[in-house]
Amino acid sequence: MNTVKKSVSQLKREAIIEAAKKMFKEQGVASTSMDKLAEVAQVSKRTVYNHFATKEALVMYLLGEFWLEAISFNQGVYDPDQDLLIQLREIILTEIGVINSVEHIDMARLIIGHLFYSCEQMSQEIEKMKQHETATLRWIKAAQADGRITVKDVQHANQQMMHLIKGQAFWPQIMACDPLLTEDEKRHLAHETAKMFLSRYQ
Amino acid sequence: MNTVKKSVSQLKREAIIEAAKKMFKEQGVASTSMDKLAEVAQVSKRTVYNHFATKEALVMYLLGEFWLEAISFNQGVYDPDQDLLIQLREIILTEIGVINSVEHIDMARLIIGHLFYSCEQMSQEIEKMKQHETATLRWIKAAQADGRITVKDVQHANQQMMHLIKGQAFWPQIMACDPLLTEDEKRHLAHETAKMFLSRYQ
DNA sequence: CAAAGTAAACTATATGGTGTAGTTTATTGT
DNA sequence: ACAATAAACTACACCATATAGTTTACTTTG
Repeated sequence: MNTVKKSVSQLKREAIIEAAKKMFKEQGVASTSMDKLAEVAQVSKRTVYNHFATKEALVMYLLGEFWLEAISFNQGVYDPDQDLLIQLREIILTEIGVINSVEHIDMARLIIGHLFYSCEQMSQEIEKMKQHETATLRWIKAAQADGRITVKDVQHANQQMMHLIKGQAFWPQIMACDPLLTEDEKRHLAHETAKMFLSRYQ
Repeated sequence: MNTVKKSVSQLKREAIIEAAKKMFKEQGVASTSMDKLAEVAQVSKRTVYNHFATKEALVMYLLGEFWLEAISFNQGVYDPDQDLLIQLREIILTEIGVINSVEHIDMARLIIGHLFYSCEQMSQEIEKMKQHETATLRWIKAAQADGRITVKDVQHANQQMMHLIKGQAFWPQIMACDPLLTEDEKRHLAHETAKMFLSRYQ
C-alpha cells in the first residue's frame, strides 16, 4: 500500500535519483549532462531543476544517500574463550561484506571519480570511511589486552589487515570494475588474511 | 653543452610537455583546456597544435613517456646463503622505491584520472603495471624451490605482499595526495612487510 | 627565405541553468 | 460529485560560457 500511494512528484524525484546514481556511476559526474540525465530519468529537465537547484546539489544529495546505505556499523566482539583464528576470520568476513558490497563500491566510485583532483575533500571522505574500519581494531585491542596476541602498534597492525582485505576486495572493484567477490572468495580471503595476521602477531 | 644547443622548437616542445605533465597531474586531463595549457607553457596555442595534433595525442604521448620513466626493471636475486629476512627486506625496499617514486605516482595518477570511467582500458594499464611486480615474485619462487619457505599459491602470496606495500606506499599517495614516504618510512614498511610475510610462509 | 612562432579572431559544439506558456494532477469547499 | 485552485510537470526556446580545433595575417629566427 505504501508503494501504490506515492505521489507523482515523489516518483519523478526517485526516477531522477535512480538515473543520477546510474549515470554518475557509469560515466562520472562531469560527463553526465543534465539534459542526458533528464532523458534517462524520463523527466523534463525543468523537473530535475525543480528537485535539485544545481548539479552539485544533486551530487551532494547522492553522497549523503550513499553514506546512509553503505555505512552499517558491524559489531564484532572479542570472545576470550574461542579460538582466535575462528573468531578473527568471522570478523574479517563481516568487514569484507561491508567493503565489498554494491553500496560501498558505488559510493566509493562516485566519491573518487568526483573528487579525484580535490585532494583536500578526498582526504576528508577517506577519513570518514576509515572511521568505520573499527570492528577489527576493537577486536585487536581486546585480544591484545587479553594477552593472546602481541602487537606493538595496534593501529598499524589494523591497517595491515585492511590493506590485505582491500587489495582484493576493494581496489580491483574500484579501478578495474572487477565483479564483487563470491561468497567462496570472501571466505577464502577472510581465512588467508586471518591466518597471515595471526602468524605474525599471535 | 647538450643543454645549450637545443633548438627553439625543441625548447617549446619541452615547455609544452612540462606544462601538460604539471596541469594534467594537478587538475586532470578533462579540466585542462588547451588555451590554459598554452598559457602555462608560455607558448601560442597554435604551437601546441603544431607539436601535437590533438589533445588526446598529447595525452597518449605522455602516457608513453611516463612508462619509460617509471618502469625500471629491478633485479633482486635470491641468495640461498643469506638470511631470508634480510634479503627479502632488501628486495621489498627496492620495490617500494619504484612504486613510491614521483614518476610512478605521477603516471598512475594520470592514468587513473584519465581512464577511471573506461574500465577496459584501465584494466589493461593495470595489467601492464602488474607485470612489473615481478622481482618479488621471482624471489618467492626461488625461495620456495629452495625449500626455505612454504607457499601453496605463489601468485597469491606475492599479491598479499604487494597489497601490504601498496596500502601504504601507493594508494594514500594516489588518493589523498599524501607525500612520498621518507627513507625511514620506506625501511620500516619493508621490514614490517617482510616480517609479516615470513611469519606466515617460513 | 623557409620553417616555426605569435596573437587573435573564428567555428562548431556542448553544457549548466533560466524563462515561459501551456498541461496534468491532487486537493478542497460546496 | 464537481468545479476551482494550487502545485508540479512538460516542451522548448534561450543565455552565457567554455572548449577543441582552425584560419589568418604578421613576425622571428636559423
